[in-house]
Amino acid sequence: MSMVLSTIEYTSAHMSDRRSDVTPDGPAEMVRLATIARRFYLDGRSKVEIAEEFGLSRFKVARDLETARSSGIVRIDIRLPARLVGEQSELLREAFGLRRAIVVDASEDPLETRRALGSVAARLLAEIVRPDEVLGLAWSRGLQAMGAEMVPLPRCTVVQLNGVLSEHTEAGGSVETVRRVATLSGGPAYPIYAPLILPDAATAETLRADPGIAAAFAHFDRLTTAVVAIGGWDERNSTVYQALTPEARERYSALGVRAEMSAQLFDARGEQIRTDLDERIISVSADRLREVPEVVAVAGAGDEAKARAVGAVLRSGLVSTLVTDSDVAGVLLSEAPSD
Amino acid sequence: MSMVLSTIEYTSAHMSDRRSDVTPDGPAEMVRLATIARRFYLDGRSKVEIAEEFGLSRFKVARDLETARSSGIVRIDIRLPARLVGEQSELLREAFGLRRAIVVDASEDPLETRRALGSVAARLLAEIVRPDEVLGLAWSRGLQAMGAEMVPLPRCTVVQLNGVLSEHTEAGGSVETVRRVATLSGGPAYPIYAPLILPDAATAETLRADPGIAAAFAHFDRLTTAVVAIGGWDERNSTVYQALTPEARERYSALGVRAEMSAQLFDARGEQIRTDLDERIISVSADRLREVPEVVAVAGAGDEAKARAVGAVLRSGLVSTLVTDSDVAGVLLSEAPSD
DNA sequence: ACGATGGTCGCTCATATGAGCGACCTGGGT
DNA sequence: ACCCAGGTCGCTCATATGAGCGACCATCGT
Repeated sequence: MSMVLSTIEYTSAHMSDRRSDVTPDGPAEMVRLATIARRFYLDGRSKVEIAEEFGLSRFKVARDLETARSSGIVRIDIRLPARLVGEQSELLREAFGLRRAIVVDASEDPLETRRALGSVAARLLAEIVRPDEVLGLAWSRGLQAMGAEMVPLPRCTVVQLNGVLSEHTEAGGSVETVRRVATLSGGPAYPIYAPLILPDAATAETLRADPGIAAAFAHFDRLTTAVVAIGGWDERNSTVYQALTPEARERYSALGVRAEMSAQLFDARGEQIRTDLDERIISVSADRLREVPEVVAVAGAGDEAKARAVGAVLRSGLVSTLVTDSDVAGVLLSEAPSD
Repeated sequence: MSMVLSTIEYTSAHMSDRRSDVTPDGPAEMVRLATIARRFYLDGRSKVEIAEEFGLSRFKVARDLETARSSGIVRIDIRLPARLVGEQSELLREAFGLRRAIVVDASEDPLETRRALGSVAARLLAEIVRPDEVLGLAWSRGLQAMGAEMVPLPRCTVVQLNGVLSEHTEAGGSVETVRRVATLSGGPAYPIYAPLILPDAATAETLRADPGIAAAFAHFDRLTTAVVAIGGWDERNSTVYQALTPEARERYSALGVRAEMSAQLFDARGEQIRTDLDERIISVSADRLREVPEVVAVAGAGDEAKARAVGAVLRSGLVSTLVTDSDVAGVLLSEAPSD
């Protein structure tokens, strides 16, 4: 694992509740406390053993260790590889009732943040995917980064979850990602060669009958893990929004859309907003996703609107695992500690 | 206490004995371990509670914490105020069978080191001296520094342990130190206005009869705490050596002298070397000191010869508490882990 | 397909530990 | 000299924890 360097991110400063900073009186006492603390925390001796060694009662040893903790002689840090932020992860997990939340330290550079998200998401997949699973991949710039950072995976079936947005195909869209992941896993790939959004429902219907596309769709009800992206609802935070006509944008906005996931729309409370758009897309449906045991959302590298979009989709209950960055996490945690 | 800033000096890196660096596989696992570790080490929950919260067995929690420790997610440092070196203190204490050892970080500048030693020794006295004790003070540049750094002390009797060396009185010799400490403690002072070394035994004998000097000597058998210095046996490391004639130096050197304490001489094994010098000095005797419950030696800010001198005196068993610097400690610990 | 092998799991039982308590010092204030 | 307040100590007893073990499970070579 290449996530090497570490940072302190949380310190024992609390827990000074019960016995607030007792400072030992002099150097001899400090050295004595340090010695006992070393025996206990570093050498792994029991308090009873230490008590015998120093001719103290075990209670005294316990109190000494307590004093050493609260006076700062003993310092306990919970660190994580530099890019991971443990505390926000936990708070986020609890606040939104997620199975897992993984927060990556946001970089100044959004591209760098997106790369970090992709890298962590890739390793997460390697960690949670079991052999012979059916893995579904949606598309976003973030998931594209995940494809680039992909690491070897257990053998599994890889299915594309939705069509592509033409203006982004050059950079290597979801089709390439699906192929790449399948290659790294050694399993079959089911890409979807079709646009995400079509002019009308009929065309979409027709395309779904295409043998290749149907083959992908056929796997949707056997998905065990799905990786999806969350888009906002404005020019900057959503590739779907960008792809719509001004008229369509306006029409959907009027319904209170805040977030988009695989071209399906959600309001601030996480309720899905059904529109004609739903008929015009080539994508796994949100309802279908709801049946997938593990839905990983990768979303970050955006502004506050993006963060609120993430919150909206989380409230839908569709997502079991979130991978995001510390900026988004900060907004989510400050806004509404809901749920 | 003004010893504020802290440094890391020892880390949990060991204890990787039983379960050598197990690295958790992926980001999700790392975040999970960090969460559990935070609950346990920082929030003070029991393993049983944590097991219930996360739906694990308490054994699993214990193993997780073990993994978090050995993988470096949990880091425990034993720190001490920057100037104190805990590990050497402990090793020194054990190696020489001392009641206490306090090692001060050596500075580049010997004067600064001496000041630090003095400061720590002063605080040590404040810590260990009980009201109404009889406190004896010898003389050295180190103890002079202690006088300068002296902090308020419980009320006690302060007795000078030996005469002064004329060439050093200008700087404020032991007489001033005794007076200063007595003032800070609010107790009586018994200074000795006499030279440490006299030309012959008769003169020394006569001086001991002087009422002021006799008053000080009268307290020697009631001493409860004595603070002494340790000198080497060469031009650089001993003010006593400096005070002797070349002939005397040569004569004593031939007997294997390695260390000097209050003008009493010791060989490398810590055996006292009796000479005519013993009769020519105005000082508490080493034998008398042996009866004192607490003998604190303050010695440092010197070279390897000085360190060996300290080792010699420690081997005599006269000293119960040592205050020294990390350079001296390093030499002592590398040379002979004796005793 | 099969057995060997290394790893993980949760159990039992002996031990270590924490919470709370009364006994005992200790340092002022009257 | 006395007493009170605050602090420290080590006790009891209920609980948490560790060591060691067999059951189970996955992975691999044949």
